[in-house]
Order: sequence, then structure tokens, then C-alpha cells
Amino acid sequence: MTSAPLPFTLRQLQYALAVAETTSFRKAAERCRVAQPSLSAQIAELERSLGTQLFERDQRRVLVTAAGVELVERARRVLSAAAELEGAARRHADPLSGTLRIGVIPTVAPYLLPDAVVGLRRAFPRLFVAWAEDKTGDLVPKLLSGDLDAALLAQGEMTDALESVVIGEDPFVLAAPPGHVLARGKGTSDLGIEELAGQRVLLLEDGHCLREQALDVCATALAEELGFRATSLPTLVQMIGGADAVTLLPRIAVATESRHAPLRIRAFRDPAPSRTLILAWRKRSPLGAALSQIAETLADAFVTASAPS
Amino acid sequence: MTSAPLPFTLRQLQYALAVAETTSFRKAAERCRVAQPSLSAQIAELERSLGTQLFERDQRRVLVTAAGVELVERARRVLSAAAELEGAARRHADPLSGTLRIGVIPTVAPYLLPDAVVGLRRAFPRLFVAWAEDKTGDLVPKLLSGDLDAALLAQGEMTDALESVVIGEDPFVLAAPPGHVLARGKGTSDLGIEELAGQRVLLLEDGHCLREQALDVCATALAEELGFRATSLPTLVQMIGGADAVTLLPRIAVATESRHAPLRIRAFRDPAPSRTLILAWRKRSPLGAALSQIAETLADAFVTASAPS
DNA sequence: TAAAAATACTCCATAGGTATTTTAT
DNA sequence: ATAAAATACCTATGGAGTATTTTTA
Repeated sequence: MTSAPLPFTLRQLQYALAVAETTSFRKAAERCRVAQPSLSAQIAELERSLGTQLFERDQRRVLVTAAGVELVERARRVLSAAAELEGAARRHADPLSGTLRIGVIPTVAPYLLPDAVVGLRRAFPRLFVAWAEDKTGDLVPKLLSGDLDAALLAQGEMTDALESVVIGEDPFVLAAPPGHVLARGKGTSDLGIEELAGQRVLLLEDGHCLREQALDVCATALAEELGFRATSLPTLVQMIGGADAVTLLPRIAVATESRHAPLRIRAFRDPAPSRTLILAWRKRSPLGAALSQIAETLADAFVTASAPS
Repeated sequence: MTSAPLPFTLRQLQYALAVAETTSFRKAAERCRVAQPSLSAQIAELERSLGTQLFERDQRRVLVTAAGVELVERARRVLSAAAELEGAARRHADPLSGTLRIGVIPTVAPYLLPDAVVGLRRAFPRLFVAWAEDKTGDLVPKLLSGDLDAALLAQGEMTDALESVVIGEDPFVLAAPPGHVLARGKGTSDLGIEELAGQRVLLLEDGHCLREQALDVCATALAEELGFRATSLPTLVQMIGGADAVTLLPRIAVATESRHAPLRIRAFRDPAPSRTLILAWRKRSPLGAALSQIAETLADAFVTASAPS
């Protein structure tokens, strides 16, 4: 509860403490930077509302009564808790220090975070980011409920209710096993989407926004999805080799994934299909300004991570 | 120190806590019995002065920010310390409960306290008295310095600066060993002071106010003090037997002391020499009213203790 | 439209100020 | 005479009120 109004103020407690420590109303007023009658009035009001005389005064000196001894000690505790609160507030006053909880989708996290953490540490040394990897469908509710401060995800319907800044445009590329018909083609020349027609394409399982985006591309191209699906991009690239199928990879994943499997990569001709990566947060989040700055650093990291290694 | 003015008030903390617990400004205002705009204004002022947004609000709901979570928790601590202070003050509000430190001179303590503690316990069951036995010369400074709340002693020069109430008039009586010339006399008839002339009188050692008072009587009577002195009244009554001397006892001591030694007691004729027992305290002591009441009970106990058993 | 918080404003209680008095040394 | 606290009185800040607007579901 704690709903009943308290019969005294923090300032009165400060004054009482000052009187107890200086054993003088005049010196206490000096320390508190107020006129002596103002302090006297506050002490009198405090004593009246507590129903107890805290100090015994005559012209020569001020004595702390037995009640005063205990109550001043308690006042000290109240004031020290208040001072701690003030200190904590001062630490929180800079949103670019302390902890930020940021969600990231699985098709971005492993490729962007290595560069992102380095960039953020350099740009905001007093900031600690607690990263949370989850699919868009889980991230957005956590964001809205306040469990997360921001999320790094692909633009889409679900992100409409949020405020966001673009981190970068991540184009899809074709990934095929060596020897696949599309892997040969004209070597390094760019691919037309129509060339996917009739191809067997392997995609991620349900729940990944990347699946929906890739599926859109396939539908346009009249390509055919295989009957089974992969749980992650590393699995996906392993599986296309065995199935003699192709897949669409976000370019940011290419450098990492082609290290683990023999892949032939071909870019699409303009306008190449792509996803838009954004950093999103609640419209009224007080961290908005800070998150905009952070997004800039993430955009830099995205450029680095997307560059061919 | 704690002299810098704090940037927030207890009331603001209460409001913040209410908002955090109800996650609603309207409900919080209800609980705090204020209008919603008043509460909104105080929360806004609190956030402004802390430099941190505590709550993220939109029309639908109120979220507690990360800073808010920590600061509200600290606010809870401040408020609980304040509530404890209020409770302690309530306990102190009745001066006839709690602890009172009262000094007593050694020539009164053992004879009056047995009846006094019983009487006080009955009259003021919630009062606890911490008795301190000491000579007047030590009691008065402790009283003036605030180490004691009151003292039970014999009226004299030292007590002039104090406020006091008479507990009772304690007459001196002659105590003589059986067979002493003054012990025979006319049996139970009262004694004239002049009959002490030439007698060898044993008195207490320096520092006891009783010694000074008895010495005055002896000087008037032209009696002769022995060359050695007793450290306490029990010792005194033991010593007069061996020295074939007499002494003056306060009547309140008679019942107790005559139990331990064979004593002949004779009262003095009016106007009998006596000491005035008082309860004394600092002129401005806030406990004055309570101490006056306590003095009444002590006066009753004095009557009881003085009665021949 | 309904519901919740913010805004606009008015008012008054009170903390704070200065000047002075009281009281004891 | 001095020094300290209390008292008297005035001022102005700010906390509380009512009425209204804004915003989103």
C-alpha cells in the first residue's frame, strides 16, 4: 500500500539531521543554506506532526531528546536511501550507459553480431547490450510488452506499429551446390529471377520471416518448394548439396556459410529481391534517441559484415 | 553531510510507487486520493528532476522502464524507512511509555526504590525506568548534559538551576547502639538537638549530600565528628556499635537498617532537622509534564517506605 | 465513441524570506 | 552586550483543484 500521506517531508528530516549534528539551529540553517527562522519553523512543524519533541533548546545549547536520538537515526536512514536513489538516477540519466536488451532474428544474429558488438563497444564503451535471439513472431510481443528495448529484424507487417530505423538493405542471392545447372550458367553474370522457374528450392521452416520473403520470390518465379524444410541457414546450405536443390540466402550470410559448405553463389539482376533490416522499438520508448544512435553503428557494422571477405 | 537539497519529495516517490504498482495514472491517483492531473504533474516533475523517464505511457497502458524498475525499488526502500520513522514517532508520542533514565542518590535508592518500582509499574505499566545510583555531584551534571532525564535527590544549592517537585520531607533521627547514653534517656520521648552536644558522631564520607546535611546539624549542636567516616549507611550503622558513637539517619533508612544491626532510634523534637527529597529535571525538558505525574507516584511510595514497618 | 493521460488555468497552502523580540549569559 | 532561538509578518512557489484537449483502440 504505502498510500497514506506521510506527515513529514524529506527536507524536514534533513533539517532535523543538521540540527542533531551541529546541535545548533543557527549552524544547521547555515549548512542547509536557509534562514534560521525557516529552519526553526520546519523543525517545529516536524515535531508537531510527529507529536514528539526532538530537541530541547535553551539559549545556550540544543539537546537531542531520547525520542530525537532514535528518530534522527531513522531520518538518517531515510535520507541515505534517498541519496542512493538520486545516485542511481544519475547513472540512469545517460541512456547510452547501462544495459540495453535487444532482440535479433536468427537469420541475422550470427552474421551481424560479431561486427556489431565490436562497433558498439567502440562507440558506446559504457553500454552493455543483452542480445536475445528469437523469431520475429516472438520478438515483437516481447518488444511491445517491454521485455525488450529494441529488436533487429526485417521490415514487414508486424513492424508497422513500431518506430524503426533502417540498418541496411540485404539482397537475396542464389546458393547452389557445385555442379548444379544454375551454378554453371554464364559464370559470374547476374541471374534473372525468371531463371528460377521450375527449379526445386529448399527453404527454412515456418516461423522465420526469411521463409516468407523467399517464398514470395519463388511464387513470382514459379519455382517449386521441396517437401521438407531446414531449421537454420547452416542446415539449409548443408541440405541443398544432398538434394541437388537451390536456395535463397541473404547476402549477409554468404561469407560465413560458404566457409562450411562448397557453394556457388550468384547475385540477381536489378531490381534484386531483398529484405530491409531495421532496428525497431516502441513508438514512445524513452530510449528512442539513444536507439537512433545505436542504429547508426549497427548500419556501419552491417556494411562491414556484408562486404565480401 | 547530506546537506544538499534533494531533487524530489516523498510524495513524488509515493506517486511513482503507486503508478508502478497499478500501471495506471488514473488508478494511482485514486489510491493516493488526488486528482489524476495532479499526480501526472508530480510524476513529470520527478522524471524531469531525475533526468530519467520512469514510465512509458500511451493511451492503452503504462510500462515501467528499466530505470523505473530500479528507481521504484529504491523509492520503496525510502518510503518504508519513512513509514518506520513514523511508527517510531507514534510510539514516542506518549512520554509515559518507553524508557526514562532517572538518577537516585545512594542514601535514598535502597530504601525508596522497592516501593517506587512497584508503584510506578502499577501507575504506568508501559513505562520502563532505568535507575542510576550516584552521588548528587555526579547526578546533576549528567542531568544537565542530558544523560539523565530526571534525578531523585535532596534539595540544595546544586538543584537551584533545575525544575523540581517535592517528593517528601525526610527527617533525621538519632541512631545509637544499645547501651549508649543517648539510647537510654527517657525511653521513647523525643530528643532535643542540644542533647548532641559533646557527643561523638560518625558520619558518611565526603561526597554524600547527607554528610553535609548531618554536619550542619552537628555544628549547630556542637557535637564532635569522629576521625573516620563510613562509605555507606549500612556500614555506618555497623560502625557505631564498635565506636560507641551515634549517627544521624534519614528516617526512610530506619526500617531497613535496623534489621541488620541492633539500633536504638530516637526522633528529634520539632522542628526536627530534615532533608527535602525532590525529583528534579532540566527546566526545558519536554518530559516535565510526565515527570510531574511520576513524582506523585514517587511521593506515595515515599510515604509507604517511611512508615514504620 | 470511450478511456486514459496530458494540457491549461486558477487558487491557496506553505516554505522561505526579513525584521524584530525574547531570553539567558 | 551578546548570542541564539522564537515570533511576526510578508512573499512567492508549487501542489492541488476543475475543465478541456489529445490520442488511440
